[in-house]
Amino acid sequence: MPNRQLAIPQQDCADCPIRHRAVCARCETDELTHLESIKYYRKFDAGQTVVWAGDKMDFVASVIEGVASLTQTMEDGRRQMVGLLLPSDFLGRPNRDTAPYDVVASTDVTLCCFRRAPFQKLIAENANISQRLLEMTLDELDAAREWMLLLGRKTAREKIASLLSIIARRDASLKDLPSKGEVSFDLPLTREAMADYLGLTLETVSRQMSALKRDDVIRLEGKRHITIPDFDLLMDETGDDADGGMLV
Amino acid sequence: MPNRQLAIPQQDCADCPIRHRAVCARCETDELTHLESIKYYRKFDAGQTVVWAGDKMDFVASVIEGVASLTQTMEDGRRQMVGLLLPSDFLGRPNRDTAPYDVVASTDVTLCCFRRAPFQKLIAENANISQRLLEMTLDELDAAREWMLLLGRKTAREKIASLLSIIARRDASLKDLPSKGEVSFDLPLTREAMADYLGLTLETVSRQMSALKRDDVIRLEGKRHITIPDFDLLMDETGDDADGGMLV
DNA sequence: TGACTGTATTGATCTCGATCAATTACAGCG
DNA sequence: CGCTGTAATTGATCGAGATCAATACAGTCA
Repeated sequence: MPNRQLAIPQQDCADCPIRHRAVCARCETDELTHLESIKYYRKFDAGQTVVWAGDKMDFVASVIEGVASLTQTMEDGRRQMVGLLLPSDFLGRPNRDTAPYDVVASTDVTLCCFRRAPFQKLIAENANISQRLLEMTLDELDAAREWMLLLGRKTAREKIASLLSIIARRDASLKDLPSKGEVSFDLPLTREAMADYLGLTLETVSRQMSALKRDDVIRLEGKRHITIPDFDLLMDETGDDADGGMLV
Repeated sequence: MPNRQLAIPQQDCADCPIRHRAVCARCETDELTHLESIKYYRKFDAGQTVVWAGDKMDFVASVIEGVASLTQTMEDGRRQMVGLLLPSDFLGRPNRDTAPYDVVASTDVTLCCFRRAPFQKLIAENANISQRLLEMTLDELDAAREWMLLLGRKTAREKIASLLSIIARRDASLKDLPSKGEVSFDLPLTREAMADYLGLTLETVSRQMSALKRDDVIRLEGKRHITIPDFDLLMDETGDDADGGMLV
C-alpha cells in the first residue's frame, strides 16, 4: 500500500503557509512562476458551504489549513460523506466545471485556489503536472476503496475506530509526530459529520464513542479533544490487519 | 455528471476485438505502433483469480470481454467488492507493481495486457496518455463515490435496484441499445458476488430479488437472465434522482 | 444572569438485514 | 437415468443499529 506522506514534497510552495502536495508540488521554477500568477487564497468559516452540488466551479484548490468534506444527498435527505479534505488535499478537477458534491467547511478552512482556465492551460503544457494529478487521484481512489470496505462490512465500533485512526494519522503526520503510543488531537468533525462519514446515525456514533471511552481505548477532554492512550489498542479495534495501509 | 459512454472513442484499436477506451484510445498512429509491440492477450475462466492482493503485477490491462471484480478481504473473511470491471475498463496502474486487491474473473474474461515497463515509458513520453488515464481515473473515483452512497445509505432493495440498473446500462451501451422501456441482459455475477458488491448477505440479495420479481419490477428467466419490463420503474426503486448520472 | 440555540449524551423500543438451517433447482457426469 | 455438487431460494429467529424521545451541556446573546 502506498503511503501518502511519502508523497509530500520537501520543497515548500512559495508563499503557501505550509508545504502542500498539490499542483505546486515538485514544480520547476518556471512553472512555479506560472502558478503564482493565477493563485489566490480564500477562507471559509466552519459550517460554511464552499460550493453546492451542481454549482459552477471556476477554480480548483488545495487545502492549506482546516478540514472540508464532500457530501452527497438523496432527495429524502439521507446524506453520505464521500470525501474528507485535510490539509494538502486537492479539490476540484480539470475538465469539469460543475461540482458533483456539496463541499462544506468542517472547521475554518483556508484554500489556495487556482483559476480554472489558466490552470487547465498549465496542465496541457506540463506533462509532469498531469502525472502528479494522476498520482494524487489514484491515492484518492485507494482511499475511496478502503472507505467502501468500511461502509460495507465494518461494525459501528470498527467504523469509529477506523475514522479516529485515520484522523490521528493525518494529524500526526502534519505535525511530524509518529502515530505510536499516546496520541492526541482535535476532532475536526461534529458527531453528525462523523455519522455521515461512516454511514451511521449520530446517536450510534455517540454511543460507540462512549463505549470506546468506557473501554479506555480513547479519552475525551471536552467534546472534541481526543487522547488515544495506546495507538495499537485503537488499531486492534479497526478490523484492519496490522500492516494494512489505511489511507485517508 | 459525466457520461462514460461519451468517452469511448469511435476509432477501434488495431486488432482488439471491440473498441475500447483504454490506453489505445485516441492515440496517434505512431503511439499505436508502440502499443502493438507491447500488447498481448490473456484469457481467464469464470471464477479464476487473475491476481491475488499483494502479488506482483507485471502488466496493466484493458478488459476486452467478460466481467472481473476487485475485492478486499478482512482477516476474518468479510469481503467487500471495491471495483467491477466491465469491457473497456482498465486494470492496474502505473507506478504500482503490487496488486492492492484480489482480481477475480466473474465470467470468462479476455484481457488486453501491456507489459509494465514499456507501458510506463509510453506514459512518460506521451502527455495525452497520462491525461487519458487521469480522465479515466476520475471517472472511477466518481463511480466509487456513488458506490459509497449506496453502501452507506441505501436500503437492501435500493441497493439491488441500483446494481441492476448499473449493469443494465453498461450492457445496453455496449450493445448500442438505449436503456429505456424493456431491457434485458445476463447477470454476470453470482448472488454471492452481488452481496459482496452491495455490502449484504447472499440471502438478503436472494430475498430482494424475489421481492422485485413479485412486484413485477424485474422478470427472471433461469437464474441469471433478467428482463426489466420498464426501466423507469426500476429507476424509481434505486433512490437516485431522475437525472442523476449513476456511473459504473 | 438567565433565556436561547446548537451539539452531544443517554434511554426505550422497533426494524431491517444477519444468522442459522432446511429445502429446491439445476448443470454436469458417471 | 439417478447421483453429486454448487447455486439459489425460503423459513425462523436474532440482534445491531435506527428511530423516537428526553435530558445535559456549552456558548452566545439580550
